[in-house]
Amino acid sequence: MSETAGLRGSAARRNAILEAAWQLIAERGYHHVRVQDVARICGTSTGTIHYYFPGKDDVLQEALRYCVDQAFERQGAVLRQIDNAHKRLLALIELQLPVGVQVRNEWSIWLQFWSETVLNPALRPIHNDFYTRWMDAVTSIVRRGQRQGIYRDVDVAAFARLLTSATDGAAIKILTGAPDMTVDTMRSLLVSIVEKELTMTPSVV
Amino acid sequence: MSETAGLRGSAARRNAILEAAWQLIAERGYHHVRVQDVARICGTSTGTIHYYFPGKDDVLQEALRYCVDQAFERQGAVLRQIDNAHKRLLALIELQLPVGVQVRNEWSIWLQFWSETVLNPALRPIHNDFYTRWMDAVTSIVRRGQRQGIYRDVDVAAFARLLTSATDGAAIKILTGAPDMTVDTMRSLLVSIVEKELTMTPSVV
DNA sequence: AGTCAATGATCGACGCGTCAGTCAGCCGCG
DNA sequence: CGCGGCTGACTGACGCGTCGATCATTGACT
Repeated sequence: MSETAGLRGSAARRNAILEAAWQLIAERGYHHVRVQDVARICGTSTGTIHYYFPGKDDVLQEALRYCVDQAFERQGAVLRQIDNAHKRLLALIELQLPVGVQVRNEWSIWLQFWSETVLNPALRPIHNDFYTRWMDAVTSIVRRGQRQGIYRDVDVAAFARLLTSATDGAAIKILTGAPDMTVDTMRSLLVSIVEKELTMTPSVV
Repeated sequence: MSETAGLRGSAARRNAILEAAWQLIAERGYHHVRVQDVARICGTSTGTIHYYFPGKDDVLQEALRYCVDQAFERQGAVLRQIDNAHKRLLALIELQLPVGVQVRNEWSIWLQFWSETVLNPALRPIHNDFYTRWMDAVTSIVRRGQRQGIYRDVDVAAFARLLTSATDGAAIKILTGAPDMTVDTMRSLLVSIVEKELTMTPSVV
């Protein structure tokens, strides 16, 4: 018996397909990915792709999930080891800066997922699932900071909305190559939001 | 002689094509728009579309420009009539809230344009052109407010980065149907940024 | 151990729908 | 008649999904 029910073939090959798929989506864009391309990268055939997934859209949708789950898990593993809430929040910000191919590709996926979700409301539940996980991560860190007595007693949800909105907005500017936004600028933008809103002594300049 | 050189056919029909094209892009997404669809809405044929534009991509790219130019012009017309810088900035925020089909569709275009720009660096100049116009609009209003003595002497560029990032981020949440962001929430988020950063007396709660 | 199905996994060529772009000709007006 | 504007049937490419064939592995039975 296979451990997970209803999945044909080997889990290793299945993951290889998803891995190849999301990388391709990130680099070329959802609509420019060919089943043939995924197959070529995996060193397999188009027939095999369809053996594991009913259709192209299924491959790509599962690839999205795969990518997001991976990213969350990676972040979680790092953040759990940091006890101080403020340091943990700064670490979260750091992990989300689009530096390196991996994180940039993940942001590329996000941008595309937004567009697709706007046009196809059927994707909203999936999107909201991911999004809620992110919001929860932020709010739980802030509450921890409040319990630790290092953060002010602000409206946690409102703060999370601000921080996540600014994060998305800043990431867009970097990814699209806006001239006035760099990774350093993004970091200081987000850190200063944290300081202004949460820190006990509003940074005296 | 036609007023603008090198353009075949009537300007009216040309605009009708662009108008139909950008609406379709906003509603269905760039990659789901068929030349046939644009033609049908204009009450014309696919041949005519290709009579006015060399290829599909040219139609869609020009449609994007058309949409953005229109939006800027509409905003400018309203904003120029408001003398007080603070009221003008609030009006700009109001005009950018995704209420109504028109503005929602314009945001839909933006989201798609971001994705496409990330994947295809050739679009960056066009994107940056639009983006710079928006940044300039914000910075000039803030400087006006500083001259009028109603805004503090903050780093104008940094403020513009913050406000525009938050605007983009909030709009994404609304368009994608995130549960915790409504038009009202977005307005208060942006207005409170303006108050906290620019207003002389940091709102005493 | 050796034989032999049976089942699972993989391959790759082909069918068929879709769609951008073309082209030969039509229409109406000056 | 001549020309600018327009038509829409047609073509050719492209890419998804299918399907019969092939290879590998397993496990039952002798």
